[in-house]
Amino acid sequence: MEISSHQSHLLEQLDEQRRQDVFCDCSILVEGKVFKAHRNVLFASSGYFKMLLSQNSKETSQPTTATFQAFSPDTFTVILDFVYSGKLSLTGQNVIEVMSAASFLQMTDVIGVCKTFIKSSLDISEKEKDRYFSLSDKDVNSNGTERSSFYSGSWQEESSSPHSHLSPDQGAGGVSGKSWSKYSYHPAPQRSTQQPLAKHEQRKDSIKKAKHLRLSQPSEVVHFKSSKREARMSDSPSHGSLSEEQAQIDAEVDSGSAGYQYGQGSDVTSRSFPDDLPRMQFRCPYCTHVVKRKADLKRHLRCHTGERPYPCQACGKRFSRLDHLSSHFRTIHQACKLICRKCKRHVTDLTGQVVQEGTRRYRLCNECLAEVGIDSLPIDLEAEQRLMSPADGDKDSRWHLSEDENRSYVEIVEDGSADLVIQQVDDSEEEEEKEIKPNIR
DNA sequence: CTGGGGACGGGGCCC
DNA sequence: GGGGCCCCGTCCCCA
Repeated sequence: MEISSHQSHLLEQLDEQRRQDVFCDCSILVEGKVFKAHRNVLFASSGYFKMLLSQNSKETSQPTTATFQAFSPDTFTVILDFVYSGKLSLTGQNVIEVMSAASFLQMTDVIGVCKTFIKSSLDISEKEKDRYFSLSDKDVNSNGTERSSFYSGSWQEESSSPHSHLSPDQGAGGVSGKSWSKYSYHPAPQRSTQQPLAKHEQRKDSIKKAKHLRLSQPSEVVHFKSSKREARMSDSPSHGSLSEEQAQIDAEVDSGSAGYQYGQGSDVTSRSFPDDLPRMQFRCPYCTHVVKRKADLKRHLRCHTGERPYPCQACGKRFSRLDHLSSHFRTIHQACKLICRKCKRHVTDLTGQVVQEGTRRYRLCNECLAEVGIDSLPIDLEAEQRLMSPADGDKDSRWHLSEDENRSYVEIVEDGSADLVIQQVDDSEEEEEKEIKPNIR
């Protein structure tokens, strides 16, 4: 005999207890705001809390406190409401931050829903249906990847696992949450400054955050409409053009049915903008950006989703665009610039040499080379090139690694047809930090 | 404080 | 239509 409503009723009771602060044995501090919750529920819902509470399991008599600065209280409210209700209140404005928070908290199902939300918003045929999303009450345990999710809307759950840049970092067990993976999609305050790219990624996140604040507001926002609106207004960038865009968005939101429609974000538009814009344009669903080609929109959307499908085979850094990866590879790893890095003079193969320092390569003129000494020795690119690809002499310097170094690089030098191996990877594979010794010989 | 370097987004063009 | 390449502008870090 099974009573189907038992689970939902139980969850409702727990939610009621949470809201009345009954039996709450865990406090979560998010940017100064305190959330009360039950350890058992958090443990069952979040990989992060599971790890955290496991470590504190011996002190069950003491209430547990966790502090977050990685996301806003509003975002955590969405997360916590989902934990206690199975319903995830996503909007075009909060989806990125919710996804980021879910990534931090290792809530796989929430990440999946956010991804689907974003992808669906790009799908013209689904656009009018994505105003509100909720997981069924049957799927409270968002930490269990083996369980399928059910949506109240017309969505189909993706069977694929979340991409790694959205997947929870395995080391995010600390309360302070400082161990984010290098190329993960994560909020800025969680970055570790020990990582070489952390600072840059952080500022990119700040840029992203600013852009996210400009995400279009669905006309049927379910939660946090006023607060988000205020946040948008208060956090609006001081930059003039952004303010103008914001004003435009606000005007469009306020104009109701005739204004900006979230669901038609990526649609081809020929009428929505009153400006003298040409016909056949593609509008970004998350900002006011308009492009002429669908491919350009696809490219542009990566700056909203944080997707970086192009990893550098030499240093592991990931890029959102292939041409940026190519540029990075040429600049950093191929020493394509015929300029002495020290004295800035123009050098040729006769007047200078390519120097390898770790994974980086650059050129030094012979004079500066003599001053440098043995710390970085020149590379005979010509000999190297002849050695590695005798039939392909018209290429520039090759990426070269000794056999002692990481084997994954070997495939690069084995491929004589190209300097840079373009490998569009599934983000589910985690890149490991590779330390490469300077090429001293 | 300033200039250089690198990353990155946007746009245009070619294939 | 999409991918690749190039150029430009902007931002930020760092010396």
